[in-house]
Amino acid sequence: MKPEYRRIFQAVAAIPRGRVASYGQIAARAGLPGRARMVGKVLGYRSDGQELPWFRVLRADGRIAFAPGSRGYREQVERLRAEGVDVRNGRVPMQAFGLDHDLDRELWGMPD
DNA sequence: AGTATGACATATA
DNA sequence: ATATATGCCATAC
Repeated sequence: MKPEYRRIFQAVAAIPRGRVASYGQIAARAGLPGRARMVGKVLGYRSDGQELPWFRVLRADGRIAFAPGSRGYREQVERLRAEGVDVRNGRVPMQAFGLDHDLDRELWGMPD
């Protein structure tokens, strides 16, 4: 297993429950700036056994990366909604569920 | 070795 | 909102 892949898995696993991140953010966090595509690749390599919150990874604009109606798409929507993430028309408001917002919330000390 | 294809991103138009 | 244009790079042919 390549070390980059491990870091990617680690970065994905670090996404808190009920929140989401973009492929680019994960890549950057894994020390691979500009290599967002690789993140998608690696997520595809995941073996079904391991527990990985792959569904918390979206495109930069908040849209689900899978084709609408596809199996992966439906599962992702389902799983996200199951933990309180608002998914409308295949899209999630990153402004509300993204990672940077957490820091803001910490600093401003205000609830959702 | 060369081309094509992605669970992508950013910049323009 | 749609549409190109680049950059990116692991895999598959």
